[in-house]
Amino acid sequence: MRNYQKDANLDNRLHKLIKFFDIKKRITIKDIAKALNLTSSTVSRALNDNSRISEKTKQAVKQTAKELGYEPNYLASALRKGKSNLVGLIIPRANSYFFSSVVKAIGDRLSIEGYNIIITQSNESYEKECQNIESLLYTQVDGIIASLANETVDLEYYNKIKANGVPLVIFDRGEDSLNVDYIGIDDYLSSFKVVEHLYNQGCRRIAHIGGYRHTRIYESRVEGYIDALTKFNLPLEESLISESNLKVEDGRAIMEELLKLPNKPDAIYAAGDFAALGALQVAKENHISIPDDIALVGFSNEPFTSLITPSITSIEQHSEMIGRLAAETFLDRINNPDKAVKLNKIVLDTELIVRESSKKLK
Amino acid sequence: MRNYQKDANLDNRLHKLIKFFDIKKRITIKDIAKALNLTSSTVSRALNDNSRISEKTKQAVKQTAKELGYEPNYLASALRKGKSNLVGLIIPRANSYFFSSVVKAIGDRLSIEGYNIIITQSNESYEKECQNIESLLYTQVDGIIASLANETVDLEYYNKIKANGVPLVIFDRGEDSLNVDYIGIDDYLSSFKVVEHLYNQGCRRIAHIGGYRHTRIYESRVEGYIDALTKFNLPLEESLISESNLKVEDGRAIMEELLKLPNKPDAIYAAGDFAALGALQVAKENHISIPDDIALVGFSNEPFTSLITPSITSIEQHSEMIGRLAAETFLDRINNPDKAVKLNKIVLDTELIVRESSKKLK
DNA sequence: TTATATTGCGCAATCGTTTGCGCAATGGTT
DNA sequence: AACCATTGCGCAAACGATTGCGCAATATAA
Repeated sequence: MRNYQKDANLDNRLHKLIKFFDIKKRITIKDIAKALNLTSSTVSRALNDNSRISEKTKQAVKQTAKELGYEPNYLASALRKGKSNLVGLIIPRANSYFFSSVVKAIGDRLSIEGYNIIITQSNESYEKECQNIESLLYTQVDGIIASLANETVDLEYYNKIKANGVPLVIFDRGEDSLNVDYIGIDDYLSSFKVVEHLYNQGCRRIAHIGGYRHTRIYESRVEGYIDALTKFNLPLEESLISESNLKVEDGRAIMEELLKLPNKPDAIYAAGDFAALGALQVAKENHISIPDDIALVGFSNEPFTSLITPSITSIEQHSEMIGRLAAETFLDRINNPDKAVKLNKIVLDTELIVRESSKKLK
Repeated sequence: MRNYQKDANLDNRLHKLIKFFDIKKRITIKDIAKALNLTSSTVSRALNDNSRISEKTKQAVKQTAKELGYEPNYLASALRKGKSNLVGLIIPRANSYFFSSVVKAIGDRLSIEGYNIIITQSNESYEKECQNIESLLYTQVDGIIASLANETVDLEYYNKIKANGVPLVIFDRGEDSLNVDYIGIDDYLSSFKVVEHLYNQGCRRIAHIGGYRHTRIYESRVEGYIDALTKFNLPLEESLISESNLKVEDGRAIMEELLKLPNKPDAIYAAGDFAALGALQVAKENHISIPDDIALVGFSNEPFTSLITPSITSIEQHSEMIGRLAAETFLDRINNPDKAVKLNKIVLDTELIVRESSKKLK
């Protein structure tokens, strides 16, 4: 009796305190259970539409859940079920058109299935990328979708993901050596198409402003370029090929070198639009007409390529589709964990968008 | 004895099974505890550098943690501590320059403090925005940073966030009515500066291609425009003001209307760069010289504004700083939950970037 | 009518960490 | 020597939801 009195007193004071500080008590399934004289098991099953619960009880549970303002705690659920409904995303940076388009597509697709995405940026740093992987694994993500940093060569950390049984999907930048699902484009063929187009426009000395060849996609682009030159019997010269970060400044610097050549190129194919832009700027400054003196083609179909004058011919990578397919590849893995044998290697066709910068023939 | 025998047997078979399927057993603090003949309490404290644990024990714990390949489970920790180290982000869409820049900045800033960010997109839909809020709250995020969808007028859902005691920071698009921390720019003053600049360039009939005025930022821009006109004794005419979504097509359509006017404007100030671009396109098509016939100014300083010809004068919003400040405002709230009284309303200065499209005077 | 399914729900363990409290051993103070 | 403070660690209960198992009560079949 004494004890009861004390408890009631305590309860009373607690309530006053709660009211005073306007603390909103979290409503849990236990509260719903108490209100209906049930157990939390039943409430949980009712909310999850378990077949062993009567329709009547389900209604009652859902009703009072609403009345009490119940809000589920996904963390608790995730801990128990071993499934967080979170997908980790690792990208070099968020503020580029390509990556942000992919992010948008992945987000849109996965939100339909009830997943949220955690976005992390490597800023092209290998170290940061490793930190991101750890952080995502510790957060118990159900999968990771990643595009590798430029720096990343060692892939031990990515094996860690697989070792944890977490599905991994790589897009765009990725190594074949890594035995995982991959979504990308046919860089080799795209390059080939570019050169073919330039050849058809009458160009015979085609320079290539390339990315660093230790990255597979840029290596493939160089190979496509070289093979196409060979096919069309065009000169393949050291001085016409370069490697860089493909920024605007890089394009500018390389273009300046090219213009110093005794035997100037009549076309420039840059493996990135920003480098192409740099080249265009230098051409303009030197009163060299694009495309009449030199034709120009970029890569990625950045929005600005269609807006500037002259508009720049480029390669459309279908970034939104890459994102959607990456998301769906992950979903496929999650929904069929058994058929873990066959890898998905999706290589998308690209589209050559011909614009003013390479239209020599009207 | 019998029992023990049975258990050992079971254990044995389980181990074989594990080995067979190559299942990696999750290492928990319990395993570390068992290995060192400690309890999980001690292990937990040791890993968290609790002062009540001897240095010797800490070393031992950390050592075997590494040896066993221990990986913490943030979900469990979050559940117990009531802190997830996750921050929710709600933006209209990820693939715009402004928002992706903000995302990048927020991500970079918060990752330093050990937070991960969950990104959700409203796609300008009020309904989706509400779903996002719910989803984020259920995921137990420690805070939410949001920019409202165009559609969003009713803010009841945002009050739900505050009711849950979750810090909320709004940036860019937000209502004053909502009593929360806010980071944005001075839209009124920016508009004023634009008109002032155009006036100084000799323009006397200035049209405004505006956004929908039910969104505060666009309303403020209109007000700044009007007040500046008044100050400089310029004509304020219905026909010179419009409302739209500020897309390229909108800019085009409105420009065509403006060109039909008997008394054409000599300057156009668009509240968005894409609308400005549309106007520019139409002007070019009609052989109207920008800036000689009509001066043009946009808003947002999208990357393309500096790349096209003529380059477009615009307003730089410092998106990266907005992101950083939004992140820091959140951190401030989290670290000082007590001083919940004073709201942060940060209004950043913008910068008028004068380019070719509005340079009448050399 | 008896045997067997099915339905409806509760018990209690569990996911992996954290943390208030308690207890013993040691150290330091008068 | 008696007393208190500190140090080092364990006990056990949380956090909130899920789930295998078990036990009645009812429904169905034989």
